[in-house]
Amino acid sequence: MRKDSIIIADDHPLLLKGLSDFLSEKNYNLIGQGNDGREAYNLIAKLSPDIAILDIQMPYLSGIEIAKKCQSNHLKTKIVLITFHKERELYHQAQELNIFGYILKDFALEEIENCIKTVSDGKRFFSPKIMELLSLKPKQNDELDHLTPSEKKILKLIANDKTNKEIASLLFISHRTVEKHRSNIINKLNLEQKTNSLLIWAKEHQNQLH
Amino acid sequence: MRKDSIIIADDHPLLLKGLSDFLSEKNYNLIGQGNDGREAYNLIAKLSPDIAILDIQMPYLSGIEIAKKCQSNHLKTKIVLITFHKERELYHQAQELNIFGYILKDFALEEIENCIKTVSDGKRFFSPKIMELLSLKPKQNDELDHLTPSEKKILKLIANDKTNKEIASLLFISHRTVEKHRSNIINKLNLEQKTNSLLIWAKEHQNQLH
DNA sequence: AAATAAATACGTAGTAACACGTAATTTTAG
DNA sequence: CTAAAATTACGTGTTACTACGTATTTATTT
Repeated sequence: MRKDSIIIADDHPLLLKGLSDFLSEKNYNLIGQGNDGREAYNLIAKLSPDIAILDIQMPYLSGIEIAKKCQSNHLKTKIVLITFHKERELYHQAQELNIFGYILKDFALEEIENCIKTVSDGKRFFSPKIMELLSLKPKQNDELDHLTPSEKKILKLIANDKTNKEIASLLFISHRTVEKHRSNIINKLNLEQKTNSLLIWAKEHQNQLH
Repeated sequence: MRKDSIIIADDHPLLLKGLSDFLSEKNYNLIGQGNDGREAYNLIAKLSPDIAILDIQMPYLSGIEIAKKCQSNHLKTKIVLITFHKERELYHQAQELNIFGYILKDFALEEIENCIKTVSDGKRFFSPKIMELLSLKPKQNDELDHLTPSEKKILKLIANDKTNKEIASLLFISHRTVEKHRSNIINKLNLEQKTNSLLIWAKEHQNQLH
């Protein structure tokens, strides 16, 4: 049984060692490892492995940026990302990029084997655990989905400390229009009528405003 | 040379494996490992190792909670925490608890050896990297120290989404007084004159308002 | 006891945000 | 092509926050 060639990269030495040792012990065909995004991409370009297991956050290049670069350069390496938080965005990006799965920090080692096996077969791997978490959260984002593109854009700018007038000149519209948008957003989000409730909401949900 | 006995615990299998393999290879006296806080504490109680290297965030018991429990039960095991973010709080807690050092996720493996060696000698280990980060930030907190107790209290309430009038009735003072305090705070913090700059500042520095 | 700092409070005035309504224009979708 | 949705814009009025000055009453400190 010929095993797929694999490279790995992570900027956390301990994690890299854990993964490296694990793959070696299990006799995977580990052909390279890197400590940051740049090294990882170079390894992929040079060795064109079947699978690259990459940390999502690395210096110079993130795992996602590497995935994008691979795609635009028509590299067929299948990307598996390691992440410490369950990020729903990944699931969506996975469809567009060559991201075939992701490994959560608290995965059992067997699950990692499952992941590699599935990806090796050319299928995408998203564990039940992740799917569960992905289907739990959308309740909050429902509200966000009701917003129109303009409203979302304005919400983002509010979260970035912009005043109405600043937003207005950034978007080349009247500041009165921005006010109207704010008003509509407040209605759609069902915010309590209180001063600055929108700013507060925007600040607290900034991370969900991708 | 007799090496100190060590136990380790982490709920991230990969990291646990990395650390475990590393210590074994380097011939440290690794006598046990656990997958969560409860297991970790039981190991400490049963084996009373010289050193326990613990993840800071684990199910059931956090690394810090374990340190506290050890202290109240007069267990002399020296605690080293593994953390993914540089947390300044740790440095202060280390003084009170039996926390002898901490390992950052992006530590090189040599630095981990340094840490264990230092702790083994009964000294506390805080790497230059950490001290640097700890000494860089207080500049911001300097400003906070200029604030009077009342001003800090009000700042906290602002960060908790309270309006002037709400703050006023909470503190049994006039809302005009609150306004004056706000004004003074803005001056002391040198905030740019922009709508809601104080609220924005309070939101962004909420964590520093202990 | 005197000086200093902090907390309290108000006057006046300007700006930003919010509420609610109306309405024209443009885009999108069926 | 037509209906619906989204974007644009304004009128009018209210409330909250901000700026700056003044001033009295409490602590705190020397």
